[in-house]
Amino acid sequence: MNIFSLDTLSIAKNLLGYTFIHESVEGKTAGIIVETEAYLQDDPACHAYRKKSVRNAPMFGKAGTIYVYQIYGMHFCVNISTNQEDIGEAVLIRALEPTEGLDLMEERRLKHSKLTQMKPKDLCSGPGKLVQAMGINKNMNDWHILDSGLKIIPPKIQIADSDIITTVRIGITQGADLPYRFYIKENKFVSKL
DNA sequence: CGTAAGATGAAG
DNA sequence: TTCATCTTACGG
Repeated sequence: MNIFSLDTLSIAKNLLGYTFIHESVEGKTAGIIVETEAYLQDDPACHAYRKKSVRNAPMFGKAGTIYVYQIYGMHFCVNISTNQEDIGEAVLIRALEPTEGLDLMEERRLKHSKLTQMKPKDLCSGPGKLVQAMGINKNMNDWHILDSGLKIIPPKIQIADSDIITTVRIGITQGADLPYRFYIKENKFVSKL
């Protein structure tokens, strides 16, 4: 059964453990999704809370549509749209545990900052970081994941419910008390505890 | 139009 | 804790 047939909160939770892959011309990078957040239609923190606009349109696309937006004038975040068309919901990918192409990830990350070295932990431990490391850009906005060079592969063994921590989301002021953030227990690659 | 806030990251 | 940096949403 397809993960995208579930409701948004279930998708956000079930996406933990999936491998996120980007095959680009520069090479392949991949990592395990260890942290996600859900953004729902009736949720004041959701970009699609009020109405459909040019910016949030991909959130209203069919499940699997990529939504890339710029934040704080300098960083980008990736989401995967969920639910049926015309429902503005999505899951934000917040952190990956890098598994493949670590050298390429580091090269990309260093190019975006003034640092000269980077630990594996700093490669993808945040929404803006993983976008850099994975070579994701605004061009991919509104593409469908099947046509984007991006892939998600289910884990061999589903992450146990007892290994999933649920908390409030990071960096928002509206809907700050909603428990829509999920991460893998004791995983050191999550952005924050 | 003018402007404030924003799903962040790095440095102090 | 502060700053860098800029698009978008929203009020006037």
